[in-house]
Amino acid sequence: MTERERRKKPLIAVVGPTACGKSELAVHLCERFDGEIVSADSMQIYRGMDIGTAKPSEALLERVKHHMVGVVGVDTPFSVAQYCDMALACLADICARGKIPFVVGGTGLYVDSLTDGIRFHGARTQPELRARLQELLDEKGAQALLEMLREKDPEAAALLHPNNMGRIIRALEINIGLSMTKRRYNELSKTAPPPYDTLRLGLFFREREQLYERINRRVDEMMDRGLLEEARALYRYDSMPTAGQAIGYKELHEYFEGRIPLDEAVELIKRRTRQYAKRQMTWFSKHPSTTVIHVDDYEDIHQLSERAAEIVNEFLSRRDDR
RNA sequence: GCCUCUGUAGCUCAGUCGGUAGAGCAGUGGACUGAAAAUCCACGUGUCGUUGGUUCGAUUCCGACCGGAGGCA
Repeated sequence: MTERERRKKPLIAVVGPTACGKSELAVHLCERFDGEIVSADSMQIYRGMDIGTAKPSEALLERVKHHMVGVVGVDTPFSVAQYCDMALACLADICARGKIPFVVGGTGLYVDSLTDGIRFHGARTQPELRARLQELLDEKGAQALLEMLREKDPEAAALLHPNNMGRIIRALEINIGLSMTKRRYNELSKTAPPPYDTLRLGLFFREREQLYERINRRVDEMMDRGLLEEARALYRYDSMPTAGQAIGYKELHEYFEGRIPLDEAVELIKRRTRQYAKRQMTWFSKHPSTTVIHVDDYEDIHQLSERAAEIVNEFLSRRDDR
């Protein structure tokens, strides 16, 4: 434990798949420990996508101060790097006011980048370059792009699957825009030590069916609360670079276009959300230092937050001791 | 009542000129460093509706029966 580490501020991260109850738990904990919430959710970032992204209710937002929720317009492209810049500023601000920051969200890449101190070293997205590569892809096919990468950065090319065009394009962006290999780029991004002393709480389910039932129920509730209207309001945007990927909206847009019936769209939303939850669990379960809490071990949110509070308490007092 | 089509993986369907079968979707597992609610990878045994017959051998051919769709009366 170096002096620098000792002086690190504490940070509590609450992660888990959609609909596992992160938001509510986090509010309970914040009230108990005088904290504020920094959302780590790639879609709750956007304004105008409230019901479909399951943003915290007005009631919850009033109880505890939330950051990084509804701060970007849906027609604006957004990325992890921008997220980290903004979120880091929020964290500093919260700590400066003597409060404890709680990073809460389901976007694993955002949470990890923030807590593990990943630095996105240059090579920001270049729309023109990306468009040019996309054009090349359409014209000459995937093989051509892969060949190109193989020449410039054989190691990266070997690591990427030929079908994963998104990653191939990104590797080329780094290579062309920054003149360095992917490996070098990755190394550079990991040079900074994690900026905070982080406790990670991972919410999981012993019975997956329970989570899936929650998801199905929640989608029905979203429809009851007016998701259709919310999606229709967004339908008029002809370009939603990143926000357009959100589950719940793209499926309803298919319905607006007359491609699928409404009930099918709703089923699709449920299914895609379940699949998404599975990917989240894969991501979150791989992080080494996660304290796992099984949601279905507890009767209700109060018991759950009691247990979580114990863990947080222990974490904080252990820091005070040293 | 008669005729035609149809019954194959959880779903939609291929297929086997007779040697026990395979796609998509779903599901499960995994990857992930400036699009991440995205993107990508791996994994396919199921009384081939039931029951007789022909055959060395039937899911495949023939018959009957049962279920489904359509047509004619």
